[in-house]
Amino acid sequence: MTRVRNPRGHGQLLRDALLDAALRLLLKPITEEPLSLRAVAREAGVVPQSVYLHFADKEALVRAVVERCFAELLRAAEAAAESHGDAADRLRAWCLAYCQFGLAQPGQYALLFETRATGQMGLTFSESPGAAVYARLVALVEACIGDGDAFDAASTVWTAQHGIVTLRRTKPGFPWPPLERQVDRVLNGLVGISGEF
Amino acid sequence: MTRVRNPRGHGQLLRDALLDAALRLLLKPITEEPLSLRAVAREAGVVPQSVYLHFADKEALVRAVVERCFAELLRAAEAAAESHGDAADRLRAWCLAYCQFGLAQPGQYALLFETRATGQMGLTFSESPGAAVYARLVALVEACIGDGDAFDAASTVWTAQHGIVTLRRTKPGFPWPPLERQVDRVLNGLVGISGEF
DNA sequence: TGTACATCAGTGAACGCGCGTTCACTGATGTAC
DNA sequence: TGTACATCAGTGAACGCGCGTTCACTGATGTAC
Repeated sequence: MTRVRNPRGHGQLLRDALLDAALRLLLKPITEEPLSLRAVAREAGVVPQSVYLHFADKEALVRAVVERCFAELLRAAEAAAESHGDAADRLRAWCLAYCQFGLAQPGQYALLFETRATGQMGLTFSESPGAAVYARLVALVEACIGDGDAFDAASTVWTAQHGIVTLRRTKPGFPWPPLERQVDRVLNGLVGISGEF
Repeated sequence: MTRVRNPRGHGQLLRDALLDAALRLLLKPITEEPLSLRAVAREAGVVPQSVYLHFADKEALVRAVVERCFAELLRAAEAAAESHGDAADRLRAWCLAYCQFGLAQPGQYALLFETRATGQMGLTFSESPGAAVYARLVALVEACIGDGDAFDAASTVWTAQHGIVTLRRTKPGFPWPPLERQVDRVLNGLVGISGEF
């Protein structure tokens, strides 16, 4: 390990370097267990023990990575939605961006939604780090169909999108229709939005 | 390892015992990598090397388990569909059974649809062991909406169900609506079937 | 201005664990003579 | 009917690997005197 150490008082730099390394790992083809402490340290150019300088254990490291990933996903989806005025267009853009994030960042998406790393950490749903993402989806659906049914309708939009993303990845040999078409079909069927063409 | 050996000429019994052991393991709470060769051997009450008496390597073992699981899933869904005469009722029963299988057998379902164990074994879709399951879904959808759009419509029904199953498992803290309600909403929106109530 | 010292970032060495896989071996049993 | 032998089911011992984690240590640098 020949590595220039961070200057005194800048120990936090390694913390960030570790998180950056984790995100870099999540870009690569997915392994079963998406993150290992040793792999993160290796990617960061540091010895495994050094992780403990900043995280109590592996779980704490993963939790921190999860928060970063949720923030990235939310930012990407919001950015896409912002560029539209109409409620239906905003919802459509948000959903498309959600799916595209999942397909472009399979490692991050898998960590957020396909492991027990989140959602089973002794938290209720409302205090989980992903609750903000879902709240945003509910608001966008509500703007289209009114508030009566929005929460439930949004939950089925979410599951439908999640299925679209994850099956495309685990079954790459299947003759999938174009992503836009499938998302439009979902929004048309579940929210009554007619897709653009 | 104090185990009564199988009688001469009955070596195949161990092969089945190994597969049974694998299925038993898949009943348990899910670990990341759903099946390890050593865990299967342990569950079968046998030393790890004994697996090689019947399978070339771990991949061959997993492939055999996958085939069994697909057969079980298909049988469960077919049994549910058979008890109805109307095309819409049959589709609804089949889909509900699919989801219920996924929720009741999370280990098996994860092996089939959430790992690269299937679908990425150098096979095209049509020769993959799960193609028969999908073909059945297409036929049921076709009976409801005609043949023009059935393949694509079925693919979105499939992804929607997959999302329903997998998110319920990874996000148990979310306030999910009842399974029937969500499945009905999907079939109503995507196939035009009005759920029973 | 010089020096002793506390603080801090990071490493070396080691632990026990489960993993997939290889090779040599054991010991019971059906079969050929 | 008895016995030698080939076949077969299964194990013992060991390999190198990656994992998470612990404990003692190094060595540079800012700070107090």
